[in-house]
Amino acid sequence: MENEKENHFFEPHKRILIKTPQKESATSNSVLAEIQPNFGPLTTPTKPKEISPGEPWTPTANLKMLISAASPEIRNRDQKRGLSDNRTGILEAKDCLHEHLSGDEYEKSQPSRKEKSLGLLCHKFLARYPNYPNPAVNNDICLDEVAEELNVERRRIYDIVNVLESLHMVSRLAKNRYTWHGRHNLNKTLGTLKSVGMENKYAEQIMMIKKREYEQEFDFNSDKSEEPTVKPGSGQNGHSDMCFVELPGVEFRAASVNSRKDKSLRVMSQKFVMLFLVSTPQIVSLEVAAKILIGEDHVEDLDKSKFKTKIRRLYDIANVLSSLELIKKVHVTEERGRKPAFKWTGPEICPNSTVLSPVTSFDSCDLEPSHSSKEQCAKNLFSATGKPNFTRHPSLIKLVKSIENDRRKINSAPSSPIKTSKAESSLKSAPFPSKMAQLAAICKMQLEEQSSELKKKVKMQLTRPTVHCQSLDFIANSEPNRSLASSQTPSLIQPLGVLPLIHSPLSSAVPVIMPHAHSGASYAIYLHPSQAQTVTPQNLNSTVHTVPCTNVTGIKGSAESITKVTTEKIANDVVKSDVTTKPGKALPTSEGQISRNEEREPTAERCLKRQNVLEDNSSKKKFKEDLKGLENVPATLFPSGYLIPLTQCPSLSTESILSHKENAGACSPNNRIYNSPITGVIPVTTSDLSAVNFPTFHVTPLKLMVSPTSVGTVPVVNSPSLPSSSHSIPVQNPSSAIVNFTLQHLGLISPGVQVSANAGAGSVPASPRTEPVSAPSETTGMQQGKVTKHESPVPGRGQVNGQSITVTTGQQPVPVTPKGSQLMTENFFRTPGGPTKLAPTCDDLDGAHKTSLGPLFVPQRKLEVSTEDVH
DNA sequence: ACCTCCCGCCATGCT
DNA sequence: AGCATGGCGGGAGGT
Repeated sequence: MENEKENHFFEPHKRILIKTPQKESATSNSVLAEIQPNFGPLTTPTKPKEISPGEPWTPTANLKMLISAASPEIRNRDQKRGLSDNRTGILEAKDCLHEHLSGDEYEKSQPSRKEKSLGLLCHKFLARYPNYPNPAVNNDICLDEVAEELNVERRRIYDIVNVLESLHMVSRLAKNRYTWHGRHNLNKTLGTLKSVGMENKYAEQIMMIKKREYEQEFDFNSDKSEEPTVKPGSGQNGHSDMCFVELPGVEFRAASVNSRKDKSLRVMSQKFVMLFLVSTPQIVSLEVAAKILIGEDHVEDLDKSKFKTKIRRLYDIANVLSSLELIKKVHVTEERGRKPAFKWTGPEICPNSTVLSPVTSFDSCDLEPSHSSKEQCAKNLFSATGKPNFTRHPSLIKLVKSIENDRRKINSAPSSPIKTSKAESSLKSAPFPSKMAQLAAICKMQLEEQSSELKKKVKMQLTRPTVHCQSLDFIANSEPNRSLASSQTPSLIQPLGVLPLIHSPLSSAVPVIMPHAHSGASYAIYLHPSQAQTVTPQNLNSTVHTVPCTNVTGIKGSAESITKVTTEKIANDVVKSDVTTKPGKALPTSEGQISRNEEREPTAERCLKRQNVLEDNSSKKKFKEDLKGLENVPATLFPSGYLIPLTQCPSLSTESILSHKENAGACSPNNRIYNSPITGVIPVTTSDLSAVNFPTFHVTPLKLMVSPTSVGTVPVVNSPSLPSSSHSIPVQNPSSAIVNFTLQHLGLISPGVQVSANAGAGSVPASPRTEPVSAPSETTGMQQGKVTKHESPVPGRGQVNGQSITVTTGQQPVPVTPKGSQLMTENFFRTPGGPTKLAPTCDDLDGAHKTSLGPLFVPQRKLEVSTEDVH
């Protein structure tokens, strides 16, 4: 049934393809697409090509619209082609950039492998859904649809979905259909996996392998033996092949699924994750992972081919996990040399799933993970529980309603054409996120295009670089969130060409609540964990930003940026280029610092990383060092905190997401994604702002997390928000605007900042991420907070604009939320990450923040951030 | 030359 | 039989 429905909905346009997924070359696509009008059989055609020009509803359509709105160029192209694939559009856009091309020619050429990478695809995929979807809504995912929209073979979607499924971020409903759970269950799942991993003694196995390696070189053969000591299976074992670990409400429903449940990709993914969770450094090399995974299966086989295959699969999994920001690629330098490895950048998890977050607990479900692996293993196929899955707290429901309302408002807005995706249609709230995502995607595309152009230009001229950087930053920052709100970000980033990912995550910001002096409204401030740690009150000063309510998104991710940077060349490069240009103005100084600070990973992570870090590039180290230095420096600011108006936020994340739509629709820079629904439009916020101080926007947000590189971007500004601004630079403009927008939303950038103009725009980023869900309890405060913005550097007042903000007070944090018990550190971790965590964190944080914050507010610096280029 | 990992053939198993 | 899934590994792009 469902399928049918789905098909109906979507398919109309989509269905073109024929069943065979096979290749499509991108190039060909366009052509085909045009041609194909059709519908294909419902079944799955894989190929994507979308065409459907018409349909408004599909996300694609929305994207198209957005894109077109955003960039006329693209539109033109499409027209020319007649196509409209989203994807294609994007790609094309790139081409266009190159332009020159008449198009076709170029088009074909384009999509480079990277553009087709699983990581990028995953980003796109994730961008379509909110990190913390409203349970109330229907969050169905139609694989065919997604494949079409993303213009990829269905096969690729399976790769993504399988990994997501292993984390219980999605669950299969039926053929072709999955339900998106987002990160609600993530912490729980991770906790469970950690428990299972512990049972299996993976840590020991890892150690053994390493030991052996060191001692000997590798002999794979020998490796196998590894187990001797450990025995993996001990625990329940069975594991070896262990069964797929399931969570109670998340079991696979579809029978079919069951059959292959234990098959590799899912199980491999879980095992791979377990390795990270169990190992101390949390850095796992592919080689070790492959050995362990093979070992379980059979110890022996050394086959090289088998090993190679395993590695290949691990790359696939790693790409998805990277997109989720759970891991990051690094290189471990061992005696032998550098080996590819991945570092866990996800939330710290307690062994039992339970631990983590209280929040989580509820969110997800009821269940608690059983830890016994056996149980887990037991496939709960039966679980019949209807969908036990996510039952949500009443509060959530309320949120949903509010969101919906917002949505309506938004929808009504002219700007957004948005179509809802099928899912949306089906669901209510869900759509927003997707829209957001779409928007993000669009932005990305635009950015990409622009970026490409920009890059060129930039090289030539430095001026605008910022944008790009920002985008990166965002990404970095946001990404972590991505799931949350951010999916967008990622997308944005991508455009850069960069990497997709970034992870960063975590950055969680710690929320602190403060009373707002002016408005009286209280705000929560989110600090980055990292910052928090590092930051002393003094630091805080610099960092804190106030934000108007709506959404806060956070910052996140900063820490990683560094690593990423180092690690990821691409990103770096891109960034660098951009950064370099950065206008000076803006935040130059601080930025770098900030970025560094931001970089910090969530504190916890950082610590770990530092300890562990084996690898890393010197560059990283350098950065870190730099950062450290910076951190210390009082002057610097970090934009770590966000202020969130408590008042507004009630709805929270979802709302924010919703708001997105609007923005998105607009395309205008401002628009973007994140806005809170309410604020939705940023401008709107003014009221809020006013309260906040925002008014002008000048406030710059803090940036926070920006990676150093990104920092540079900061300056971006240009106009981010402003529409007008967009204009400023022609080429970039749109993109820049978008970027700014995004950034702003994300909080990375302050609107005011530099930008030129207007700050007004002010959009605040909302962070979708916030997860409403989790928090019911906590929540409120926190969530609300999300919104924040950062301001720039200045704490208090500062900022240049004066926005100053509320921060000042800081002091009193208002009680709202926070309980504060915990340390910040933890909180810091990832706020973003898990909703669950967040909530708690927030509370905790608050307390902490308060303290810290108080001081924080003070700071004043502007942000300087920007610049820095950093390196 | 090595690292990544895309691509898509084709097996598997549900419908 | 047809189709959805997804294992698997050739081989190409990137560096």
